[in-house]
Amino acid sequence: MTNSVQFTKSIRSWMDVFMHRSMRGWGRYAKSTGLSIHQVSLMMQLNYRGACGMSEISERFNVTPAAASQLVDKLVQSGYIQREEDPNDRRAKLLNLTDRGRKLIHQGMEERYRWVDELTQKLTEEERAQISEALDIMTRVATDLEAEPVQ
Amino acid sequence: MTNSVQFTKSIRSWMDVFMHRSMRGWGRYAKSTGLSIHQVSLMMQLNYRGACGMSEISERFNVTPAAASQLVDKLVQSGYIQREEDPNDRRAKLLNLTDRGRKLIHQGMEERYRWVDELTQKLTEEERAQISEALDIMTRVATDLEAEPVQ
DNA sequence: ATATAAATTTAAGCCCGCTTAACTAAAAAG
DNA sequence: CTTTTTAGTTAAGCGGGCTTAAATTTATAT
Repeated sequence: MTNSVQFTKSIRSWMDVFMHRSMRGWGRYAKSTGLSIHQVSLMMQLNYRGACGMSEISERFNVTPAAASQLVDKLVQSGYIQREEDPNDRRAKLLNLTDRGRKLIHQGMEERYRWVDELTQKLTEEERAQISEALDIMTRVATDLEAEPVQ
Repeated sequence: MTNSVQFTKSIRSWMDVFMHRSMRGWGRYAKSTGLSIHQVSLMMQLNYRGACGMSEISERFNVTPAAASQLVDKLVQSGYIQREEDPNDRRAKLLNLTDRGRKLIHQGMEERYRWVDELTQKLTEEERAQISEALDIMTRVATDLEAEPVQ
């Protein structure tokens, strides 16, 4: 029991530091691309989850289909994503990152990784091994959690 | 060397999962409060770093002083933050969270913590202990890193 | 076959946040 | 003590993103 409390404390402290830092970097990055937050988020989601349709966009971002359409339009015009007909339903569209889009978001990720690389350098070999193991466990559990529940 | 590569891989995987999840939650929360992203960010920074002046706001968010003033205005009118004269410089203002504001952002944090609590329940006692230790190391190093460098 | 529903787009208009410009007040510099 | 610089506010106007409303095309239901 007390172990669980300690754990909660540790992870919350880490979240606070990590979030605080990441959010700053992320906001700056979004601004540097000249794209809106939703546009960057959309591209990240395409990268993370793969292709999706228009209606999914409007649900995820909680905007009207019209707004989603306009959002996507600009990314298509900038050559970051590609909008093609869904072969299974010709009313629907399938959105995908282009090479250009993929490159852009990977750059953004690199930027965020940089901070962590600095962190890495401050650790001893033993600490790295220990943390690496710990994070792998968390990633596995988190991924499972993401997959299983309906919501 | 190879150990460092493994570490980098582990932490990046974790970041991806964590960021993806956190960003969603954070965006929803910001929307649910009816406040803009900048407004929520501002309150979080006040909570995290403590009081600050107007000019700091406009620098951090990269907006004009005019914009900062308007941003703050709405939060003051909603009773989330308090704007008082700086006793050391009567031109300047000191911004602080009110109890109401503090409560709001703590609620938001709780919401984000909830996911992690789910995670916690999926872990064994040993795993928790191990992860807890690992995260404490990272938090310490990250905090040091935040403090020392000029930029 | 016809009617209805679903997926998306286009156009018009609104709102909100940002900027520029002009202003007030206090501190620092000369 | 005047001048300049610094901190912040106020007002007017612009632009971007979102919404509603209407149209288009394809799928589904009766």
